[in-house]
Amino acid sequence: MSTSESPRKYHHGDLRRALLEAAATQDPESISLRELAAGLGVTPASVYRHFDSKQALLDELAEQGFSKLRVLFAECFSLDTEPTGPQEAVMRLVNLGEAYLTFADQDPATWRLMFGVHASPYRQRATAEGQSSSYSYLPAALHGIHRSGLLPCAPNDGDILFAWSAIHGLASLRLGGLPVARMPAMTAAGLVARRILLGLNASTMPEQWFAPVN
Amino acid sequence: MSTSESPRKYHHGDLRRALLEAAATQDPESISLRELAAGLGVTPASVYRHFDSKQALLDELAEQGFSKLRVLFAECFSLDTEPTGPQEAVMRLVNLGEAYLTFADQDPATWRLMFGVHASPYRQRATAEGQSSSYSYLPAALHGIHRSGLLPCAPNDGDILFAWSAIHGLASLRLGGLPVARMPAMTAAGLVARRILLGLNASTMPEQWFAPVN
DNA sequence: GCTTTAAGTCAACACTGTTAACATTTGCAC
DNA sequence: GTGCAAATGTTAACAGTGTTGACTTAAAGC
Repeated sequence: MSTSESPRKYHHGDLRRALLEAAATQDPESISLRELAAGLGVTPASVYRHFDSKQALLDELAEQGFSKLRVLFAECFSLDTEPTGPQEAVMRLVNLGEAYLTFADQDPATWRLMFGVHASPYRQRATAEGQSSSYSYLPAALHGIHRSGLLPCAPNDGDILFAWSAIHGLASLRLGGLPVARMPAMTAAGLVARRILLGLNASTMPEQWFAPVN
Repeated sequence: MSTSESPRKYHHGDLRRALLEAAATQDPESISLRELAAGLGVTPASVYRHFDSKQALLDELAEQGFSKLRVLFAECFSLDTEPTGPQEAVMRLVNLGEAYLTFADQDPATWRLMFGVHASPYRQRATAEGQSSSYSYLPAALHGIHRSGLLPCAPNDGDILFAWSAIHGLASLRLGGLPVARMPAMTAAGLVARRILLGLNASTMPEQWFAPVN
């Protein structure tokens, strides 16, 4: 059904991708390999022709999550271009936060795989692809805001850690089901972005820079 | 060995507590009930005389975590007393953050039970004991800072959510093993507390209020 | 066409959480 | 003390899990 209606053959054709897709639609941590295989009309052991273990499958799913997040970040702004002005510089940060929150909202299972308990990729994966790339957008946004004249000092490691903590923590609290945290992602992102910048000693910025566009 | 050296009897005596203690020393999510029971020289099925399920045991462990956290918070300051001045009001927030981070550092397994994936208590537990009590320290600290004159406005829900997000996110990132986040808890707490207050439009505050005492 | 290799099956192993039926100990009423 | 009921343990089993080794089938390369 996924690719074609070929009458079940001995070789599935693209089982690896099919496994990843099927796992992504369910809560990947609570699903069993056997269910997964059965759902695809295939034997449990066949999974091990494509993945060393269940954890390896989950790791790859998490890695796909980092890729998707990087794409979402790339849609916010380009790392190569300079912000057109202070407002756009701020908007970059807000959009980044919104993308982060939206991703967590829409795909909480993957988000947990990425940052959750058994998140081996997150812990120390050297994969420049998965991590360091998506990790470079937040510093870039903050430096852009500094260069646009709103921040008195160039953001240091502590500043960036603080900003990331605030956004990451908000996403965590939302996923935990904290009622007060469940406002629209855009509103929440603006709220937290504004306070982050104030926390970095930003000069005065109009309120409406952080409000959702109506 | 834990209580006395009585020659193994049919009734363990205090199996419930023993189970909780034994589970707390290991990583509770990855341990098995059978191992747990075997370690106590007892049968797997006996666990079900004291807990409805494995999840129920973990829930109780998480609940104990909330209790412990509340105690740590209570050691920071009393909810009934007014801060002696702006500096002590700020110190309350810093100490709260440090307690939060230290707890997560020292007992990451319990922290994950409390705020992690399967954290049913965290999601919507009405237990005033476990949650709402420990949840009331952060708002109290912020209101105290406002009343001491440092904050122009009384903190609203968004402000409190922001503050909690920043601290909670920092703890999460540390547990995830993010290298830059692994400074001493006190230092990290001061760093984030200072930026939180600036984010809430606090007036100027001396740097040394947020620095670890040497 | 033959051989090598990739990709699936089958049957089993060692686990897991959980349950029902049974056994033992404790505590309480009389 | 005796007897009964409740609490707390055991035994044996069930259904389900991830994983592995030996075998089988299909595809690919020369």
